[in-house]
Amino acid sequence: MSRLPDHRTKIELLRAAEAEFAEHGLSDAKVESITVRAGVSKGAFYLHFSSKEDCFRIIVESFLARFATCVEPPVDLSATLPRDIHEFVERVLPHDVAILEVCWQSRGLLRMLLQGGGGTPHAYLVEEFRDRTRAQAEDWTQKAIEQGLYRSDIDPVVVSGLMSGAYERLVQDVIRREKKPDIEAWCRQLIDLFTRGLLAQPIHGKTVFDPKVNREKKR
Amino acid sequence: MSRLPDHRTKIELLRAAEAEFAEHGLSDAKVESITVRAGVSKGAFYLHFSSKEDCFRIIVESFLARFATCVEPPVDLSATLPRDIHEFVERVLPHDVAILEVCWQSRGLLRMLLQGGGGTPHAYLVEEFRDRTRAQAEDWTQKAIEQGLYRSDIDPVVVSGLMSGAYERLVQDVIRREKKPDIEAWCRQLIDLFTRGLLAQPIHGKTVFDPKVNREKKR
Amino acid sequence: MSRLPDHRTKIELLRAAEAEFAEHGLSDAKVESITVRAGVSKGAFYLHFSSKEDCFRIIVESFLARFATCVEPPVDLSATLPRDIHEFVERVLPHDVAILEVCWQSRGLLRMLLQGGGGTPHAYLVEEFRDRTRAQAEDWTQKAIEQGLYRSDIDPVVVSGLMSGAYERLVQDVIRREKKPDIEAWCRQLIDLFTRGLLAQPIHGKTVFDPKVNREKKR
Amino acid sequence: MSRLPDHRTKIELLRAAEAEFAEHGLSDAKVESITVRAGVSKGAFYLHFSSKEDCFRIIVESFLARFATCVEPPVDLSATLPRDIHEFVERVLPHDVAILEVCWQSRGLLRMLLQGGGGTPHAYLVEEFRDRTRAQAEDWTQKAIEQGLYRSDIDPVVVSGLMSGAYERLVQDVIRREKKPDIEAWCRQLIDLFTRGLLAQPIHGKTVFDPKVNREKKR
DNA sequence: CATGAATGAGGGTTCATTCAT
DNA sequence: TATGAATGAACCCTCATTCAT
Repeated sequence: MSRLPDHRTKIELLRAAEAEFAEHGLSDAKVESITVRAGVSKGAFYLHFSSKEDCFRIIVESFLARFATCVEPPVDLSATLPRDIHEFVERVLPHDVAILEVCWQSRGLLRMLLQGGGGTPHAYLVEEFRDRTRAQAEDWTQKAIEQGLYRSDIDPVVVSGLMSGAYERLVQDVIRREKKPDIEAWCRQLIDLFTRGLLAQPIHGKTVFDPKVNREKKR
Repeated sequence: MSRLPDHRTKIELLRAAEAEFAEHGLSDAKVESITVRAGVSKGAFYLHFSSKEDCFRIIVESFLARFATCVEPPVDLSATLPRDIHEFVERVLPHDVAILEVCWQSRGLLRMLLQGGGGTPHAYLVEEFRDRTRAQAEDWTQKAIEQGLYRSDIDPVVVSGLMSGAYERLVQDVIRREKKPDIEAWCRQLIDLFTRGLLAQPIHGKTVFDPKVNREKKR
Repeated sequence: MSRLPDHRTKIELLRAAEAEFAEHGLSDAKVESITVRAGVSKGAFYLHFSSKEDCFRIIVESFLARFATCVEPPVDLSATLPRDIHEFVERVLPHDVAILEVCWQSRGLLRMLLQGGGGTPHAYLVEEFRDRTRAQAEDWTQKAIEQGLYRSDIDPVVVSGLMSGAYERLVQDVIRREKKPDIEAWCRQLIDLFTRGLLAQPIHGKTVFDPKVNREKKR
Repeated sequence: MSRLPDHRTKIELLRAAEAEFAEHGLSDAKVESITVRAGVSKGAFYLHFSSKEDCFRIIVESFLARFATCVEPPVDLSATLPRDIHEFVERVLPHDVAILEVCWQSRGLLRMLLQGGGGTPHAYLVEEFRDRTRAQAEDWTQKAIEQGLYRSDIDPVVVSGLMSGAYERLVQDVIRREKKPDIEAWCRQLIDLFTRGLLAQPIHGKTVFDPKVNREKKR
C-alpha cells in the first residue's frame, strides 16, 4: 500500500469514522474498522485523535457547528411585519430549507444521532442539537408574539418545544429517504400547519403549498 | 420440594436491569451491575434471561406493549362531530393524558430510548414506538379530514409525522422533569396549537388552556 | 413428573451418565444433561455421586471390573498342550469371544474410552484397560514359549504389546458397527494371523477360518 | 515500518500450545496457560489463532500432514518379489522406522492423541490418523496377496486393521518411554511376527531380529 | 509521521456445586 | 430423599491503546 499524502490521512480517518459511527454508534464502532475503511494503520488513528471518544466528539461537534451556523440568523422580524401569510412563509422558508439541506448532507451521521435506543454518554451532544433548535424557535415565537403576529395566549416555551419536535421529525423523515425529497414542499406544509392550524374553518390567506405533494411512500 | 421460586428475584432483576439500561444503554450496561443492583449473583441473571440483549429486548418490548395498549383506541370520531373546539379538546384530552401517564411511569427507560446518540442494534424498537404513534395520528387525521373537521388540503402523511414528532418532544419534556408536571395543561396546549394554529387572527372557539402554565425550569 | 421409586434414581442416573459420557467425554458432559436424561433433578445427582468426576470414575471402573472378570481366567496351558492348531484355536476362541461380547454390550462407553484426541485426567483408567489385556497376553505368551508352543526367539513383552494392540483395534472395529458382526469369525482370523503369520509358505495345520468373512463394508 | 513481525511469537505459541494440549487435552487446556508458557500476552494468542479450537486443529493437522508424508510411499512390491524374508524385512524396515521417528519427535502430542478416555469433538482427527495407516496396510496386504507373497486365505480388510492396531500400539509403547528405544529392533520384531507368526514350527528364512531387545521396563 | 504486533483489563457466559424448602 | 433456584469461580474472547521499529 502506498502511503497517502499526509494531510489526507486525517481526512480519510474523519470520513471513515463518520461512516462507522453512523452505522454502529459510539460503543459498537471499532477503531480497527475505521482505520481499515480509511486505508491506514491502526496506529495512525492515535496520531490524530486521542481516543475513540475524542474522535466521536470531534465529528459530532463539527457537524453541530455547521448546523448552528445555519440555524442562527433567522428572519429578522423586528424590521417589518410580513403583510400576509404568503409573505410570512416566503421569509421563513429559505432558512428552513437551508437547515434541511445541511441535515441531508450529513444524513448518515444524523440518522444515528437522532435514532433512539441509545444510552451513550454523549447524548448531551444531541441535547445541544435539540436545545439549539428549540431556543431558536422560542426566540422566534417570543418576537412573533410581541409583534402581534402570533397569539398572545400561547406559552413560548411549550410551543417552541412542540415546534422543534415537529421539525426534528421532519428532519428524520427527510434523512431516512433514499432520494432527496422536495424539501421545500415539506417545509411549506410544516409552516402552514403551525401558523394556520388544522381546522377547516376559513382563515385569511390562501393555501401556501401543493397539498398533493409527498404522497410517495417512504422507503 | 425445592427452594420455592423466589418471584422477587426476577422482579428485582427486571427493575435493576431497567435502571441500568436507562442509565447506560445496552452496550454500556454491565450484567454484573444489574445483578449487584438486584442483590443477586451474576449467575442468577442467566436463569431468567438468555443474554444481556435478551433482557434488554424483553424490557423494551414489555414497555412498548403497555404503551400500545394505551395508544390504541382513541376517540371515535365517526360517532358525532364535536360541536366546537372545547368539546373537541375534551374528547381527545383523556386519551393523550393517559399515554403521558404511562410514559411518566417508565420515564427512566423512555429517557434512554428517546435519547439520541444511539446506534444500537435495537433502534428498531424505538422505530416501532414512533411508527405506532404516527400511524395513530395518521388514522386520526384521515378521519378528521373525511368528517370535514380538518382542512382537506393537508397531507395526512406529512401532518401525522409532524404531530407525532411534536408529541414525542412533549413526552421528552415531560419525562425529563424531576416532578410530574401538569400533564393535562401541556396536552391542552398541544392540541390547541395544532387545531387553531399560531396566528393571532380571531378563530372560532375560545382559548382552552392557561397560557401561564409551565414556566418552571426544567431539571 | 412423578417421583421415581427411590432405588431407580441411581440406576437411571448411571444409565444417563454412561450415555452422556459416551457421547461427550468427561469434560464436555454436563451434569444437567445427565439429570435431564435420567428424569431427575440436578440435586439428586449429588445425593448419589460426590462429583461429576466421581460419577465418571465409578462408571468406568465398574465397566473395567466387568471386563477384568472376563479377561482373567484364560485357557490353562499348563494342563495339556493343544495337539494342533485347530485344538489351539478352539481353546482360545471362547475366551476371546466372551470378552468381545462384553465390549459389545458397553460399546457406547468403550467407543468413547478408546477414541483418541483425549487428554482427560482419567486416561489412566484406559491405561489400566490396556495393561490388563497386555499383561494377560504376556502371561499367555510366556507360558506358550515355555511349553514350546511359541517360538523362543520372540520377546514376550514386545509381542504381547502387539497382540493386545491388534485386539484393541479388533474391539474398536467391532463396537463401531451398527449391527453386531460375526465376532467369532473375526477372532478366528486374528488368532490365525498371529499363530501362523502371513506368509504363503505352507505351514502345519489347515486354515481355521472362512476367508470370505467380513467383506461387508463398515458403516 | 511497524514492529517487525516477531516470528518467534507464533512459534513459541505453537510450541506452548502443543505442550499444553499434550498435557491437558483440548477442553482442559487454558489459553492463558499457553500464553504464559509462550511468554506472551493473552491477546497475542488471538492474533495468530481465531480460537482455542482453531489452534488445536492447526497443531493436530500439521502433525498429521507430516505424518502422512512419511506414511505414503511404501515399498513398491510390483518391482520384484523379495527373495527371502531377509530381503523382505530390509525393504519394509526403513519405511516403518521413518514413521516411528516422526512419531517420536511429536511424542508429546501423540501421547495425548492416542490416549483414550476422550470424547472430544476432534476425535475425527485421530480417526484420520488410524484410517491412513490402515489404508496403507490394506494396500500393502492386497498387493502382497496378489504377488503370492501373503496367503490368499486372509481378508485384507480384517488383517490390515489388526496390523495397524499392532503398529499403533507399537507407536504408543515407543512414545511413552523416556529415552528413545531401539526403534529398528522393535520394528523387526513386529514385521517378523506378522510374516512368520508365532508358532515354533520351522519356517523358511532365519530370525531377523535380536530377541533380547527391549527387556527394559517401561516408564 | 506511519505501522501493526503486542498488551491486558474487562466483560459475557457457563456450569459444577450448594442449600433452603 | 428430592428439588431446582441460586451461587460464584473460571474462562474465552474482545478491543482500545501502546510502542518498538
